[in-house]
Amino acid sequence: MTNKPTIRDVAKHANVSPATVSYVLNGVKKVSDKTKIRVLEAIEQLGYYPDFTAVSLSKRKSNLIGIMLPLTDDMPDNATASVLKNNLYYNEFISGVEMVAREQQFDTLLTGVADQEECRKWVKKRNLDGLIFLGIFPKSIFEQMSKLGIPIVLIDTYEEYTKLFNNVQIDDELGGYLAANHLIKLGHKNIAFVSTNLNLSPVDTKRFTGFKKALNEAGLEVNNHLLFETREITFENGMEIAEKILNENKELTGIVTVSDILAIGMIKAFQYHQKHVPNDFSIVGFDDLSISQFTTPSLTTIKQDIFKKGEKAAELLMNNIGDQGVERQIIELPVQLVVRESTKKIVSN
Amino acid sequence: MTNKPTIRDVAKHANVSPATVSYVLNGVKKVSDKTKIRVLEAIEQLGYYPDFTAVSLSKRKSNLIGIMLPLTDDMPDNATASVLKNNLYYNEFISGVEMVAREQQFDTLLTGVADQEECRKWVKKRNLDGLIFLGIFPKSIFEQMSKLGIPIVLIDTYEEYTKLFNNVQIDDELGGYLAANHLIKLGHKNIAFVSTNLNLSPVDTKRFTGFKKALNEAGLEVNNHLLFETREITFENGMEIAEKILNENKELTGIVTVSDILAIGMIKAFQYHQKHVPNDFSIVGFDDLSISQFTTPSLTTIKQDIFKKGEKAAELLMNNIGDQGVERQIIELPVQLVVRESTKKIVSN
DNA sequence: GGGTTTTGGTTAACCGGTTAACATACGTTT
DNA sequence: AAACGTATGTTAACCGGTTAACCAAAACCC
Repeated sequence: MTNKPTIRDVAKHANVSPATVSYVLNGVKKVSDKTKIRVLEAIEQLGYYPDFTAVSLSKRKSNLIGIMLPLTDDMPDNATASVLKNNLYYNEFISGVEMVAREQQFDTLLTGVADQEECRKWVKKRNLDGLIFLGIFPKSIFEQMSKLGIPIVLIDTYEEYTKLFNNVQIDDELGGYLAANHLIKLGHKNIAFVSTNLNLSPVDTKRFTGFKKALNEAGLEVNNHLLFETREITFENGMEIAEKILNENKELTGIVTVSDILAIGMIKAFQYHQKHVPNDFSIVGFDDLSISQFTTPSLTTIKQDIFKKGEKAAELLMNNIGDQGVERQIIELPVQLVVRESTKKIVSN
Repeated sequence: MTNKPTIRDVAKHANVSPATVSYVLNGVKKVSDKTKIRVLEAIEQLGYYPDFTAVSLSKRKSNLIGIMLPLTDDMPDNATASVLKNNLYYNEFISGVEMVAREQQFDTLLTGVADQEECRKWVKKRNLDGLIFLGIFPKSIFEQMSKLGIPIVLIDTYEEYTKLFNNVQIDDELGGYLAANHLIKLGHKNIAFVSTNLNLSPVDTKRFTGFKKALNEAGLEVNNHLLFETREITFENGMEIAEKILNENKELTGIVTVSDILAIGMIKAFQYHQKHVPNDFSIVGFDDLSISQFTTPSLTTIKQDIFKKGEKAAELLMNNIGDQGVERQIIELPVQLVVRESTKKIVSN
């Protein structure tokens, strides 16, 4: 009796067949109240609970969902971990997913995938019930994925293949607009835009569109020399860009970034070179990570609720796992300008 | 052929029995080279790869490891997520685990567990192959866990039940010592110690021991009024403690904390009340999180390699999962004082 | 050349659930 | 009273692997 009891043990104990126990467990209405009670008692007495592995095998349902993180092709295979490590954004998102998933007896698996083949295999190997794609992926991967036959939720994705999947996103264009507009209102005229590669990131492109729109409305030129792209979102890369700005002696006072991480890195580099934020440069971040109100200066930023994004993504996924025919949905979460200390009114000198 | 091929498909294709394929897959030396090649070709041609669910069921091995996070009893069940969200420490650790696990085809599951029953069930349900306990748990849980029959690695644990399990830890006492000693060398005499509840956290107690040792060696009194405990490690709690220090008008110039998170929160609160770090207070953090060199002032802290801690934990676990008879091991990782901007020499006024 | 290993392979039960198909008893309908 | 649903179970195959037990042929031994 030291071993975990099986469904057959329960059946024997309640004097019914294993099938009946299974029916009780799954709420199939084929069992009389009298026997149902007997079975429930047996379950109680033996301390029985089902083995997910066995359930997975026979039901083809693992109660496992996967979160896919992008690996750019030049990253080593194990880059997942380092991406995770550095990017607080992922962290908050995943927490949100976990939260909702756990409530429904689901567990969450993480992976970074280099190519679609690997991804497909992972899904099949583990019998994953649903998938969340977090970040930017090569388009080709989605074609493959659509054949997998499991619900998929995309986060922050704008390509046309979006039409096939659920989507949780924010109004990135508005975000870019709000950030730029804030600086414009403060009197800034030479405003930089700091992002990842615009060719690769539709999200950043949207934000840039909003950025341009604000500038245009204010009658300002979008200066290509004030456009900075970096490969990855890390503190260090933020520093590099700041140094580049100083080295090249760019004429600018305002900076819009696509991430708090970049903004924090930039501020640090500026400080290092005796430049003051916000006196010399006003910087707007993006995301409003939990750290962002505790830096000095605290960050003016475009707030999005990343945690909720994760929750919504999980909810969408769970609904789709439940019943198939559900309509594909797009959820757009609000963004909001949060003014703190990293931006200030420009003083005409 | 749209469906994933099974081992029987491969068998048919190679004109052998499923058993033979299985033997090839598992490197059992019962197959001639000639047939082995045939089987391998069939696998290749069909694009076969095993179903982990089925393997789990028959082998009782899931290639899944679990990371247990502590839930204090007054937290709601879904507090895992919020713990994860707020504590960058966990984040880095988990990244390290993931890294090593993935290399060996393992996936990682996270959970917070309130009581041992829940934990035991989770392990059994998912057929977990190994477990990592990250943080402080009630002692009783370990007695239960030792009966589970799977390898276990404890992180930062000092109780005597440690004798039963593997352990990855740092020299916490040295850490506390180095932090206090650093402040003493800078001329500080009134030094506070900020931690979680010392009754509950052996780790913090060790650090406090080192702290006291440094003070004693320098002929300084350990003042109980300068001892601050908080329930949770969050930025906000750091702020609260700082405010308490200011409100109660404590006479102190140096502060040793058990976490960068607390230190960052404290610095922010001090700044808010027009106090300057390090001019008014010198603060030493603990951990050296990735953010800690980018705050202002950047943090003087006791560096530990959390990521490596995760890696080591996973390695230990993997070794134990491989062959059973391995000796229990304790790994102690180094700590190191990193001097940055949050501490400075005291000026006699 | 007959007996014994060794080599290389197959068969079939098993892991712990699920579920389609079948069986029986009982109440209803006509 | 025959025919037919309906409610309540059971049987047994199945999910996709693993592995103990068995077996035939070849190799080895005197």
